[in-house]
Amino acid sequence: MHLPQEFYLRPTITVARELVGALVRRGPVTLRITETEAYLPGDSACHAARGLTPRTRVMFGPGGHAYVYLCYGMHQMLNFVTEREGVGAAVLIRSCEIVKGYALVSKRRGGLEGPVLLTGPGKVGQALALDRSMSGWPLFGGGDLEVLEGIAPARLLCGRRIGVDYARPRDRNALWRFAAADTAWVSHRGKLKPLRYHQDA
DNA sequence: AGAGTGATGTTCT
DNA sequence: GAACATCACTCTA
Repeated sequence: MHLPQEFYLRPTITVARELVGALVRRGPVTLRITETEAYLPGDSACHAARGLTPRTRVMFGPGGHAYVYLCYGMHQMLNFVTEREGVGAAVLIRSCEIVKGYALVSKRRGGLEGPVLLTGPGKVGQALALDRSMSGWPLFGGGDLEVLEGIAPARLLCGRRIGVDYARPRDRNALWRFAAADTAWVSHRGKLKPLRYHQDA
C-alpha cells in the first residue's frame, strides 16, 4: 500500500527513520530503501537553509513529493520532501536493495553486480533513471514514481551524514544518517553504530 | 581500509 | 567563478 501524504508531514528525523525498509518503485524496478539521511529546517547542510531558490522551491512545499537535484554535474539525487508547506526539509535516499528488476538495474549501472549497484545516492538515481524533471512528483498518488509500505528492519544503525563537511560543526556531527542493520546494501557501513533511544528526536 | 584524483555541469554569489 | 548531499578508478597497505 502507498505511504499516505500524512506520513511525510511529520518531523523529518522520524520520517527518515521510518523510511528505512519502505519500497520505491519506478516502472519495472522496485527497490527497498536501506539508508537515508535527514536534512532539517535550520540545518546548515540542508539546501533549503540558504533560502528559497528555483531549485529548492519544492522543498518548501508540502511533504510527500520528490526533490531531485543534480550533484557534481552528473548524479541525480533522490529526496523525499517532508513536513508542512513553508518548511524546507527533506530526506535523501542514500542506498537501496533490489526487490524487482535486477537485470535492468544492472544494465543501467554498467553491468555491475551486487551491493555496488545501489550503495550511494547517485547510484539510486541512475538505477531508477531519474532526472530533475521528476522533482515535485507526488509520491503518494500511485503514478510513475511511488513509495510503498515495506518491511522495516528489526534494528537500525545511525551515523554522521556523508559529504557535509561544509556545514556548521553541530550539523556536520549530528547523527542524522539511518540504515538497516539487516543488509550489506548500505554505504560507508563501518561508520555506522546501533541506534540508541536517547538519540530520538 | 584509506587516500588521492579526474570527470562533469548546474546553481548561485 | 567557486562550490558542490558523488563515483569509479588507482594506488599504497
